[in-house]
Amino acid sequence: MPKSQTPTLEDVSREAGVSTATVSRCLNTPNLVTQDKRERVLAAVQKLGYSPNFGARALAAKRTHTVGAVIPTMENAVFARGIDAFQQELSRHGVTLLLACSSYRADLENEQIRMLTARGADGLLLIGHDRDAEIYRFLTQHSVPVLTAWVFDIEQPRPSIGFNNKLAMQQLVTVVLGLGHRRIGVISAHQRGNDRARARVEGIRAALSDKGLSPELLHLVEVPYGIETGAAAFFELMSGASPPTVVICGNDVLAAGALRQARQMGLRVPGDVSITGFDDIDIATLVDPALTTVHVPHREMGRQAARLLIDMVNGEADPGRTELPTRLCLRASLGPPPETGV
Amino acid sequence: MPKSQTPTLEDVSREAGVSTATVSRCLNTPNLVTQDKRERVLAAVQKLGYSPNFGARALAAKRTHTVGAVIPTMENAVFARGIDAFQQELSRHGVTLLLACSSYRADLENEQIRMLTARGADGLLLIGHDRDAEIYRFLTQHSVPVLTAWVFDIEQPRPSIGFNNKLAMQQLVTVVLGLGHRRIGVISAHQRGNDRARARVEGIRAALSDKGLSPELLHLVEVPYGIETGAAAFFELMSGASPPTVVICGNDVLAAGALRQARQMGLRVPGDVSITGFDDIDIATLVDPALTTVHVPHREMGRQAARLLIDMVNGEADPGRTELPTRLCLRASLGPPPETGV
DNA sequence: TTGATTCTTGCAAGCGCTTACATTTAGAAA
DNA sequence: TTTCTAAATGTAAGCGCTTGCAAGAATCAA
Repeated sequence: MPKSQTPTLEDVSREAGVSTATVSRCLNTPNLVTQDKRERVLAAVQKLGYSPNFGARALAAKRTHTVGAVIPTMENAVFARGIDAFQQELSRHGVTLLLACSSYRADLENEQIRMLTARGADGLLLIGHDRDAEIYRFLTQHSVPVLTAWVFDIEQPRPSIGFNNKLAMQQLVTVVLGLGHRRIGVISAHQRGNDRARARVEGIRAALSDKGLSPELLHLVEVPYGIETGAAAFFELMSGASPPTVVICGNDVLAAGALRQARQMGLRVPGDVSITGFDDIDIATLVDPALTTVHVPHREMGRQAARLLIDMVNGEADPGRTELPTRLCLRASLGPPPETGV
Repeated sequence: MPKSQTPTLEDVSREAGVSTATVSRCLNTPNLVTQDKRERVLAAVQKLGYSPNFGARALAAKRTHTVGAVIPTMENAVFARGIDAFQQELSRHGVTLLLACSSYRADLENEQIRMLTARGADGLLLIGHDRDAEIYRFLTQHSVPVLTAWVFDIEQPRPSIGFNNKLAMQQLVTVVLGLGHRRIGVISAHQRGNDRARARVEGIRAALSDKGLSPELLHLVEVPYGIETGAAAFFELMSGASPPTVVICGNDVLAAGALRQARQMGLRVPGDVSITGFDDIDIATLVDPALTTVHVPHREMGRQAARLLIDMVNGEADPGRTELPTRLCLRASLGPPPETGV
């Protein structure tokens, strides 16, 4: 008389007439088992509809085949896209994703990291390096491998995969300056706790200083991520005494907001003012004029991140830093500054 | 001499001078333990930096405090937004999200469902009802509670939360017909295996039949989700002998693609052709002209879905079907049909 | 003071699986 | 055939936690 509940390893072993050890080996290291036993076991597994108990497995093997990721929010298409690819690749390797969102809040992020660790995540994917030393200590103590994504920063020794935000922005702004722009508005995400945003602003500064221009030319506004906030920031920038001739945005969403606001204010883009973005997400080509921006291979990064993290979990050597290429996308939203005076 | 590894319940019990049972109770049912012991234990937990082993806990308690969700893709802003809210609400209740994406493939979805079940998900969130009977049998057998989201369908008895796709679309199209449109193009996601898409198309048909119009007036094209596919479909529709005066799109992304294509073909919207979307995601108001669409409360749905699923997992009664309201958003992309001949 | 009742607490039996080690079996060499 | 080696299998000891049960402590009524 079979037990009513879901079948266990023992049920399978009884059905197949072998020991539980053999069944376990069939499932985990099939090449250590002879053909005929393997077939008997597999048949029994089929017949009983057996599937191994996750908790027991994790407990005995000290591996969960699960990795965690903490991202700011899925509402940001950039992360949605990268994590989608990340998950697909993990899944291809039999690894499951535990996902948490921090809403750009450091305290929440710490909590999520601890939680994922407690849940037995074999490894963690985190965004950016900005984080309390304490939480890194915690992760080290629990010996959870961590891969940092979306950034490439030569000064950070941690394993990471991403792109050089600073350099990419620097290249973009160099083009902008080359067109003759000198009054420059910047709409950035909050830089505190966000090294991607910070690097992008640094890139702008670097481009200026390359040309021997003063960083005084910048008018910087920091706002939370969003279309509305981008629009509001644009309004603020353009309402000043001598409004900028170009507004550099830290990402495409802010730029889209700026663009919408420009339309509403009756400003022609790029006739009256140029606008640039960063990321090259879908909306960059949906808006009119299309956004000049920096293309970033988010999906590819997610995919590679999955492979790297799996290797790390499997105890392979520190993969170091991986840099992915970005590409300038020059589109209609950027033009020369309007003719002034004379 | 303490063991080098992460502390266990036993370490805590030793440190606090109580039994492991007491420690366990402190953590799970603190009101069964006296104040002073509780304090001693908590202090020991702090000191050792203890956090319970997930596998062991799952094994002993037969609960993982984890729920799974399978969505088609995170790249669809609609799901990204809903799941973001879902996860936040879960997290508020100490529940973790296991996330998987099916890429709109039924076989992959089945696989993911089995995998999440094997991982010990206490409950599952699935999108839409279209699914093999076999997989439902599997879920019943494993007694995993399932909540179906993004649909409200009176004919499906399963617990669900969503909106009436058919009715919402019917209302929209009724307005469209009221403007005088009679040649109607439809760009829909593939209907097979996607009851949301199917319901929306049914809504269009219903609106026609309400007015006593023949469904022959429809020219329907089915394409995969995406901007490019929407653009291509629009091109196809407008290249026919008598092109439609309005193109109804199954979602905003397809509509955005259509709009872009219209611009490229030199067609004025809504002067030459009207375009409508569905979902009211961000891009609806970013594009020019702004999209007439149906607003759907995705975040709210995600939040409520989390609460419902948690209740289900906790053994509360079948919550039945929950319907969320939608709202018509009439914007510039819809206008009367162009004057033709006389 | 005593017995009954209610709280606290500890003991110890699992939960279902993996894996080190022991044992058996098969195959190769002599 | 015998002996040695290697491969296949079984035995059983945990992995760290929860929880039923029972014992001990505390409270209360009589």
